[in-house]
Amino acid sequence: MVVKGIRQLADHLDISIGTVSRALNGKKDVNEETRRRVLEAAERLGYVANQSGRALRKGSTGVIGFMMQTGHEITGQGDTFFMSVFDGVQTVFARHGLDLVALLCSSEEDPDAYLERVVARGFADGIMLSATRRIDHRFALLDRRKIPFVSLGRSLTDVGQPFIDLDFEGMATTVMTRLATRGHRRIAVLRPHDDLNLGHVFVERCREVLAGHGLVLEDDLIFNASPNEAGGYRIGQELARHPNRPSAIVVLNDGSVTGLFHGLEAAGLTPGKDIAVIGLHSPQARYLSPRLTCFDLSLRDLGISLAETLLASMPAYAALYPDAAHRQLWPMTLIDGDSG
Amino acid sequence: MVVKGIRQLADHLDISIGTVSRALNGKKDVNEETRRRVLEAAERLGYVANQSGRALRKGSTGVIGFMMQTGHEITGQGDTFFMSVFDGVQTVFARHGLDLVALLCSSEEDPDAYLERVVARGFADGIMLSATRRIDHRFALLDRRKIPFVSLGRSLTDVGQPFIDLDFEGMATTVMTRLATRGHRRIAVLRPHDDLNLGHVFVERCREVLAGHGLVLEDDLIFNASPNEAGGYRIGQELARHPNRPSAIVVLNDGSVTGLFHGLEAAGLTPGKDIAVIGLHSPQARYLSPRLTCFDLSLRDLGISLAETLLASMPAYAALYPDAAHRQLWPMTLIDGDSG
DNA sequence: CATAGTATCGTAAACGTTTACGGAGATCGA
DNA sequence: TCGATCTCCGTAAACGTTTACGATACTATG
Repeated sequence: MVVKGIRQLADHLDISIGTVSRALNGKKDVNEETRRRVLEAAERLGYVANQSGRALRKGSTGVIGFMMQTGHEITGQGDTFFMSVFDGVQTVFARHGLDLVALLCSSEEDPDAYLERVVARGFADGIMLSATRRIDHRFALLDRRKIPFVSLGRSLTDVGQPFIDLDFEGMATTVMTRLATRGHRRIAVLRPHDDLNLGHVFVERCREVLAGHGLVLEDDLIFNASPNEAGGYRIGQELARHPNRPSAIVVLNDGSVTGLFHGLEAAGLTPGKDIAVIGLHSPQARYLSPRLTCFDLSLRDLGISLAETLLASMPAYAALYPDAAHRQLWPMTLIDGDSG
Repeated sequence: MVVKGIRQLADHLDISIGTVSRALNGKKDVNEETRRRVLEAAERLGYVANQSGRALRKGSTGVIGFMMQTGHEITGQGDTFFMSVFDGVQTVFARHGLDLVALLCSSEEDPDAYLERVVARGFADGIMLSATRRIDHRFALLDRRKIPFVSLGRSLTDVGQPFIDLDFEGMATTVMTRLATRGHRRIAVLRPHDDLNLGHVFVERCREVLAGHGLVLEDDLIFNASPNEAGGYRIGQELARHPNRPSAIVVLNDGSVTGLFHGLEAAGLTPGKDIAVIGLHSPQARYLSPRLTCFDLSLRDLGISLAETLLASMPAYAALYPDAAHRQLWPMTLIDGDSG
């Protein structure tokens, strides 16, 4: 038998619904013996408080939404990227009974409209944004609705909300210094779609660092490609027949580096020998041959920080995370490989 | 300015909340002029009906949950797998105003308990299950709760619910016949974790088909591995030093085939030459060298079918999908490559 | 014994919707 | 002109919780 509402459960126990509710929610004004009875009966009869009723009354849902877009041509990052982040996020949320769900925006729907719709409905108590664009209306939208949110990535259309972003500045400094001091003079960058913010931050810093070595980042060596296998492959081919081929390339997207390897190889070039390749860490990275020189991201820890940062901006939890970083650049450490 | 509830919106327009609600929901008992006014005001003031209130009253949420587990060691499939399926699912759901969300079960929580918790709460009107296990209590659980659901994959603990599963029987027939007639006599299979159902179905049929050719599928040539890069790599190494190495291997998981290639290569074996490799299609498949011989899955179409199948089992939508397949094996077509 | 305090519980309001019901005008047909 | 029908709208109940408030019984204290 399975019980429908708190009313049925209360009738079954011959006590009032108020007491049942208090017993289930761990409130103090309830005899320990009756609490035991209530909990036992709830367990036995499979009662779980209805989400809508509870949310309506409490004004909060206990759900945090992580927005992502379906249609892999757009997102492209390996599932391991997000899955690792989620894993970290959830270890924090579990402590507070919060549930993480992925809000899947169809590739056929406008992301801004989607977010407005789902957020205005009061679906989630907080939002996590990713794939932040250079000009991204979602920030203002969430700000207007006064929904706590954190973004995984920066944007020019910032509204002062908390964020965590990979430290592309630090990465640019490290990688460009390394390549320049190793004698590379023509260095390429492969970055995802131009609307995304991350590529711009990176390239800008690269220019500064290279300038310090008397080098420039040439415009025709900045490649954009879909952040997936196909995109990487295409650039590999393109590099092979490039009029003045670079001696190194830095790849910002983990999803396209294997494609790049294969594209290069198909064109007769050997990564790490004919052209140095440096990328971001992914599960594939250390199984490529040659082993990819890449930046470790510690994604699970990033997820933990992301969750703490969000909670710190939610009134109900802020006190528990007094020293969570508000806006943070996530450091990446270089792992030596054989590719550059 | 942003408006909070239907009450505020109604006051603002000097009409009753009943009329406002009817206007917004497209009911007939409302003057076209006032409907226009209501819609305009709602748009301008950013009003969207509260999810909890609406769900509480209507008894349905308009949300369909797709359950998946975080922690990539377990799932492993490329995000492209699910993202493609989602894309198809959403094109169907969009027609009915249904939203698809991914229910993310932490690797630290028991999947059964998680599902019970979130489903009993009435969070979603319907559920999609994936990564179905041989013995999977989620089926009985959803059945007990009378929640419409469909599974992407079969299970021994079936409860007669609709499902779509890849046609591993058909695949086994095709691939084993092909390999046997090409002279392979020692054929290996790489399948994911033993708890999952799919590997068993496949292997069983393989045995039957091979028997027809006077061959056997030897036990020490059935490999289990995590469905990811690392798992594939490990098996590649293992194959290389196997006492009686097979001349072909069929890989059931798209996430581990690149790892397998690299593992083989690192051990000095060339896929497609020293050992034939046949797998499932993935974005990487056609960029590998040699190009992978693989089975196309048409995942977006699968998603469409999956959605239609679920809707056909929901009373509110069943009439719209009179001839949706109830339990379906999804055909896969072989794409010739250079790997086997 | 009287009173204050405490432990435990029931009652009812409130959260924001949707919708069944009925009522007020307007229109129409005879 | 008068009922009948139709159009449009307001009222109020209901969905399942949580929680403020008050009531009751019991304990402690003098």
